[in-house]
Amino acid sequence: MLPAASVDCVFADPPYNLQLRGELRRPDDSVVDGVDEEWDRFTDFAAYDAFTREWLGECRRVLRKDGTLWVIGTYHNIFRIGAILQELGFWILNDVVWRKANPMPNFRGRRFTNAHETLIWAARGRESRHRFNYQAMKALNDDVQMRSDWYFPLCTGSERLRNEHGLKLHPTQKPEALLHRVLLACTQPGDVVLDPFLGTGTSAAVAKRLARHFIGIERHPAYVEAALGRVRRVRPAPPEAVTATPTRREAKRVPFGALVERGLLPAGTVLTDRMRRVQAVVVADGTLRSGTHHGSIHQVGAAVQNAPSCNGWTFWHIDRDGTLAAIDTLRAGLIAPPD
Amino acid sequence: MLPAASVDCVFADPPYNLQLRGELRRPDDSVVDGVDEEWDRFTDFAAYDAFTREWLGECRRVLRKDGTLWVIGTYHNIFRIGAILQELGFWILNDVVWRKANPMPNFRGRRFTNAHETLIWAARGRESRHRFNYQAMKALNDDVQMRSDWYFPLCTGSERLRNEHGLKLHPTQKPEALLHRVLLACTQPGDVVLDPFLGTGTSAAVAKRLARHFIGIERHPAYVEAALGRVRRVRPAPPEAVTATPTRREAKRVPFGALVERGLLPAGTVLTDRMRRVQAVVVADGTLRSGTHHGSIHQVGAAVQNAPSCNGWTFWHIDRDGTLAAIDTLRAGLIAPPD
DNA sequence: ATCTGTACTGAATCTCGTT
DNA sequence: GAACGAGATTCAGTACAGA
Repeated sequence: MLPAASVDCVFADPPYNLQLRGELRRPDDSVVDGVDEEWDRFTDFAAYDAFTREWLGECRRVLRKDGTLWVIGTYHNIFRIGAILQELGFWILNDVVWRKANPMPNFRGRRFTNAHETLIWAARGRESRHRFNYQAMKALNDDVQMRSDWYFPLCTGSERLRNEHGLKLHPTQKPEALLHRVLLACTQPGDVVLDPFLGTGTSAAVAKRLARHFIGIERHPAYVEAALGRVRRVRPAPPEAVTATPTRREAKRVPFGALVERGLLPAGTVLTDRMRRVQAVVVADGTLRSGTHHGSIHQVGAAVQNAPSCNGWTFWHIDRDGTLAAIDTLRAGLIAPPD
Repeated sequence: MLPAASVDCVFADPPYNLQLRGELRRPDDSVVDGVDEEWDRFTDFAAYDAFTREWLGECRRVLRKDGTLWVIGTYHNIFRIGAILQELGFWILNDVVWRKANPMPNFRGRRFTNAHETLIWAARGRESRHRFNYQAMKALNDDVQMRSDWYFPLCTGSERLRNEHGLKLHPTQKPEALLHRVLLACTQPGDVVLDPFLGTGTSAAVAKRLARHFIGIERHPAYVEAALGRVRRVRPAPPEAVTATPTRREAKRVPFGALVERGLLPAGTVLTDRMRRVQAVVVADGTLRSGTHHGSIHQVGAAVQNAPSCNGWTFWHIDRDGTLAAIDTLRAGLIAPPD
């Protein structure tokens, strides 16, 4: 039994409770190889709910206070999972849609092509202060905020694990790209990732590559064997490659006074806002003066705007040859003081 | 009280139970005008669930045996709704994702941009034989199966209803394009559509335009008044423009159907050629009718000229204040969905 | 008329470490 | 605990004013 509060992140891909009836054939009369495993058979919703409540409750127990959990599912099971999550005290942060580049078409023409799956991302509780590598996600997305709709192909080709007969080893193997984004978003190197439905080990393989620790639970021996071999073959990326772009809050701080001390903004320099509507003078001790206002760059910025708060680093600008630059940009060249 | 089994389709946009606390400011310090209406306040999940069970149960009672129901929501409420739907005996057909072209960003950088909402489409029961206008949906999507992920802009600009002060009349008015696709997918002219949370009447306006009957329920007098006026201003499209049939169409970045959905070329619009020799009527699924000809803009263009082929985008024109413009020019304003 | 820059807005569960 | 204060944080689209 895992100790309580020992895991930073859970990724779970539980049985979907598909409730399929009979075989499905394509228009050319070939048979679709659907999910028909013993592990996806539940007698009714009550049985599925009880099963869900049990494993989700246990995940919550082993999660650290600020840890987060991901679950992936489809309309067959995701609504039950989401509702139970909320009842157990999890705090939903996002639902994320995995849009499939190449979904299976709807052969009968009776519904829309089922072209996505849903992931729920939740913190252990409402008071959790979860990790979110905002800048890393933004960087992954061409420098605009990462949205809740993701686009990935299915796991096919050489990534798909197959047995000696060339048949797929697991009916619902997830693409590594999906796990890469999940783990990069909410963990850091050295974190412990738990997957309670390991299957063929996609989460473990990606965790190892990203230098995260992992714990996998799987009861099917053939899947365990495949996952172990797969993880063994993974080479971790070098340390400098697995750390997400730090959030600004994590970056070492450069005090405004340092810019004054080092002569980048000599005392007496005049700063202005982006619209050149107000001005302030840099004082030798790293404060600003603007009219009767006097204080930190943030305080004076807030005061001149009559606003409750202000980030002085982005509000105040310096005029260089007629063009304005936020003083924030001056920090880039400075080395932060040790701790 | 509505009689049992009297409604063909329900569209419901219930309160989301957002649970907001405190005000949220943008980086420029402006305040976000969030949803803080009385109707979105519930004491807890139990209260919300009881409310949900009641209205959903009533919807099931008034639905015909083969009728279907749509509900829209976000992660705040959609999991509870989906679970209760299943418990009441509804049979989920699809979950559909509305990807927003222009969602509000996440201002604090603590989560992914909440860029979508979820719709659940369900039949009254597992044994229902629901209506799905497969060919119409395919035609609307450039002759490939319509997927479960839809891309639409928010309801803004002139479509958004405003009061005398220019303020939005309703905090969550849905775009008509969304309802156009919903109603075209699962109803036929003359069907009865029920909206138990009518708001400012988007569903009713679209239903009237598509020659469907509608019943709206709304308790807020100001919303009722706005909805009544709005519906009164709607002109129904002509009969031949609201039924759907199959077409074949060459792939284009922006499907012709998108122009119809977004209201740039409403169903019933009359197109003509450059010399005003022939006319054609726009059908709601993005096809054209001209005399006995019916098909894609290209097919009908070719047929009326007795030519082997035709580029409908440049052949067909719209009369705007006496001057003709090729429909191709209307595409410029539309941004194709990414991927 | 056409272009450009500015302002405004949208179903949002939106900070965190130190005192 | 609460209070304080530094400082982190936005994208797409529409509307409108001014050139």
